[in-house]
Amino acid sequence: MPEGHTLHRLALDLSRDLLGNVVAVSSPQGRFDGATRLDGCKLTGTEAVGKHLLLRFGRAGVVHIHLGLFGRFYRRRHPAPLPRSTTRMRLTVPDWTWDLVGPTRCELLSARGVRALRERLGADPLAPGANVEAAWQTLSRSHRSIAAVLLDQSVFAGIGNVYRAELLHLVRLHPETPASRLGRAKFDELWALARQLLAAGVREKRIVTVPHEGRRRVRRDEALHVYGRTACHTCGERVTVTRNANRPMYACERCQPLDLG
DNA sequence: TGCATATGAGTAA
DNA sequence: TACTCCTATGCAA
Repeated sequence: MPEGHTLHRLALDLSRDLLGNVVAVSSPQGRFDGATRLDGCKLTGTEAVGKHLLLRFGRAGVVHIHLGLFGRFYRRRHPAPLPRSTTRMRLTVPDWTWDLVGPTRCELLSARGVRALRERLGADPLAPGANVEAAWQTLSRSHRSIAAVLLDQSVFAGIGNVYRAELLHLVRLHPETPASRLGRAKFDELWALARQLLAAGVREKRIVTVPHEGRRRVRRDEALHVYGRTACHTCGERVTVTRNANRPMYACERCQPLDLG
């Protein structure tokens, strides 16, 4: 699940359940030392930055969470079941318990640590004041492929492997197109689409890039154009799976021809 | 029971 | 480029 939309959604949901509450914080697994310090403090803010989540506990500190590939939050209505042995952090308020399992990172961060995190992250399509110009400058001077640049969190924060494949398909760019050949118009198209699709992901709580009507629940194999598919949803051509930036890269060679002209 | 798999990313070489 | 960490799940044996 965890691309940028997941974290932004979590920031909203956690805020709805916990904001302004005194929170019982614990680490059943024992691997989050910060729990002791935060236990009994009030949650004063939640924020997602790319694929990172920040939970503010006033002066007590900020929890920085990165879910990685496996991390998950579980929301439990009371009475909550006993935590698993793998529960890194448990947050409890009178009505709800939220359990965090399997994150790559769950740590207490100083103000300086938070600044450093922001500085190493690029433009988040879901952030209102995202620095689009910086992303454009980096991208237009890059010698790497557009697919590699899209996954680089210091350029675009929040785009993951699914969104990368779907975005490139929708703007009809071959993954190996050198980033520097995009041109501003194509970049703007990509950015606008990223904002639109990530926002849809926050609303729907999952990645859906194929347009659909109303509230009808889209079947999993109908939600995406190329990612994880054998046939292109757009034209039916066989989807190719290559590797780019050490991750599987799904594309349709017919819809996304390599254009070096 | 054990293995492969997954939407991530840091580090060593 | 390869290896490492983090966990749950589904399927084969």
